[in-house]
Amino acid sequence: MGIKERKEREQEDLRQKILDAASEMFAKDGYESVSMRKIADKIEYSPTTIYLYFKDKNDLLNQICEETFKKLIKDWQKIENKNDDPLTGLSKAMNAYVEFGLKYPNHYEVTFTNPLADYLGKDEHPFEGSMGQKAFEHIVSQVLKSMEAGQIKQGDVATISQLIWAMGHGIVSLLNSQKDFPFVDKNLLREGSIDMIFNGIKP
Amino acid sequence: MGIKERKEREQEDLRQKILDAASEMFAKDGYESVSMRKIADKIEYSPTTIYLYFKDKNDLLNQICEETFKKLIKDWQKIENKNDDPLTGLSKAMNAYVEFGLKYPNHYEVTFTNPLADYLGKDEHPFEGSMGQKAFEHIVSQVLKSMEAGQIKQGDVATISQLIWAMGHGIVSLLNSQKDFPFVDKNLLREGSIDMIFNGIKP
DNA sequence: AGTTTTACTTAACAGTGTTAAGTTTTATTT
DNA sequence: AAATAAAACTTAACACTGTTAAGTAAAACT
Repeated sequence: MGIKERKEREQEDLRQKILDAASEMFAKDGYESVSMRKIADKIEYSPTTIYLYFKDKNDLLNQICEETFKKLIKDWQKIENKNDDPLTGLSKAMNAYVEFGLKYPNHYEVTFTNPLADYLGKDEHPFEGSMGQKAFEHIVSQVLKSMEAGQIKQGDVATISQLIWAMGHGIVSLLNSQKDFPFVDKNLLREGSIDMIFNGIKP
Repeated sequence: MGIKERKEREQEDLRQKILDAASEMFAKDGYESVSMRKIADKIEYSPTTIYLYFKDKNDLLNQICEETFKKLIKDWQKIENKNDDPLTGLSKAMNAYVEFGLKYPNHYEVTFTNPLADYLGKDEHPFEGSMGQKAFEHIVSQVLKSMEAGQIKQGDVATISQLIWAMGHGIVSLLNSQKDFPFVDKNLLREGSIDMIFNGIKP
């Protein structure tokens, strides 16, 4: 019974082909500028075929984001495996986060600065169980370890983690969206933000 | 020759009528969800009339944002007139910024987290001369004063100002866009962010 | 009263996401 | 091998979008 297996393989191939095409186009031109018809053109299928593999355009985007965030988590796991002290690990993770956000600006944008209207009136909770959640939990565990090691001052782990996230997100979001603002050097901001955070929470 | 004056007044009235209707609708439902036809319906004119007063939908939005940001600047001027010491003034300004961003989430979003694709390939510099720029310059001057007063450590004023902005923006942007994330109390985050910044830059 | 200017509208274009219905291809059964 | 059933994919259409060119009605000026 190899036919079923082959069919599943072919389906998965096409699914991935759609994801790859869409991912490339979203990253290049942004979510709004890429239409389902353009994606269909690229993969040489009719537009409706995409709907056999993805619920709608937003679902397609979400699945791309999940894939993209797996990369961030992978980066972070590499860092964790180096077994630095907790605070160094946290610092490196923050660095990687900002670099990640600047490397995939469109994916970052659609995941972390979703148009508000998308969720108005819906009672879904797309964050729960998502890669984004998994990523955030990584920060939480690093903060907890740093606190237990006495490297940062005692306090509410959730609050501190969220503040760290906000700082990183602020840098990424501003640099990515305010293209015409005369920012100082990116690296200066990235390093400065980490300095500011860690000066702010040292014991 | 009062006819010309009356006509100008009528034009300005209609312009404001459009701005008011659009502003209300954008704030309520978000930019993407509000179409030119819906705005036209509301003011009981044909859709094309709007184009006699505004270049396009984005221009309409930008002018609304300018109006909205005037309110922030007003808030900040009130604070400045209280003549606190510079650091207290800066702290209050940050507070007002975050509160402002949470009060006008849709206006904030479209101004500060503009879709990237909008600016790809354009060589406009909409920030220059905008209310947003004026607002940022307020922060810069407060940072400078605080530094001169020895209330924060010496350093690059632009960098520090941008980091402060990034922190504030991070809080606002996350709270506004990640509706499903279990944030700690808003006020805790707002106050925590200010604490973190000022601990991070004290002398 | 006739002409020009201003203010506004109608109709249309080219595009969007999405769905229902139809067709072609593939696999299973007789 | 031919008929049937199922899967994969496409065509055509709906209801919308921002925007523009062309046309009309109202107001102002001569």
